[in-house]
Amino acid sequence: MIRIGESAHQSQGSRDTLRLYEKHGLITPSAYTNAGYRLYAESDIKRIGFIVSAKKVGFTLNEILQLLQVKVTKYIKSCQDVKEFFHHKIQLVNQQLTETRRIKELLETFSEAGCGDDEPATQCTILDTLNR
Amino acid sequence: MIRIGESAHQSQGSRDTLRLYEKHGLITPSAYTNAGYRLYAESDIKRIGFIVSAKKVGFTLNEILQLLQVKVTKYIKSCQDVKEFFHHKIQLVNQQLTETRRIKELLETFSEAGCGDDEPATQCTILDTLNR
DNA sequence: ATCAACCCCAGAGTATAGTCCAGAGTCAAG
DNA sequence: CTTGACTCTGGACTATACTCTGGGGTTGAT
Repeated sequence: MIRIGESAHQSQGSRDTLRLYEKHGLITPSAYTNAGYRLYAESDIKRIGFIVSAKKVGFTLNEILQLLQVKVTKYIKSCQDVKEFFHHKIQLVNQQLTETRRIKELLETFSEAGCGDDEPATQCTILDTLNR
Repeated sequence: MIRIGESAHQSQGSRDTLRLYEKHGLITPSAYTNAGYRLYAESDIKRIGFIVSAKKVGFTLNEILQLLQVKVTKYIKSCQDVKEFFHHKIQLVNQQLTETRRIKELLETFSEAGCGDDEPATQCTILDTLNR
């Protein structure tokens, strides 16, 4: 069980961020000391890791909360519904993948176009690629 | 040449968003009517498309501005520098790709775990996957 | 010429996700 | 038992990216 400082360090975030996630219901430390210090277990760290990853992919904190606590709403009633919910999210991630690959290709095109290596950058017309 | 409404419609955004991007120097309509109406050409639409895509991938408006107008700074002087600048961005996008694939796999794991299709969703323990 | 649909700008308001701060308490090594 | 590093809370502050409002001008088909 580690305290918030070490936990924040491991997840490359800040103490404040962890406390914010807790306030939003995304995480709950496995334990607290008598004095109220947060104590994080391995599973907490994994959960935080998931949150950090999901954020990088563009999910908002609310969406991540949805993912972490699939809420039983009038739209989600059975396990089949849950599977569909995740299926929908996976589709979003797939679109994201496509988009990311597209941008990557564009950037590579830009990077490979342009002028000779030693010419001053003011001569670079790389971005014209977009308009051609 | 189309006006802002149609342009916003094509790029799946709002008029306000396009005007905001213009204020931030990301786009400049190819022309204006005498009355000051913005007129967008094909190349403008492509540029907006790039911005929208780059945003989806997680670039901020400022980063996108950097991409669109590779500024000649004390760090970027030659075309070689420009290539390196883009190379750096491509690395970021590659990390993004890795992260996105990871999340996709996680979501697929969640989606495939869980209970029988017709059981009530309250029985679903999909998210426990993360902690096992 | 009229009128619905469109556009202008400036400024205010909103949502999201932090980040910082102050004053106070806790902990463990020496 | 002191000291320095760490933690607590609540509230204020910031950055980013919209989004809305209002009062007014423009367009183009009829």
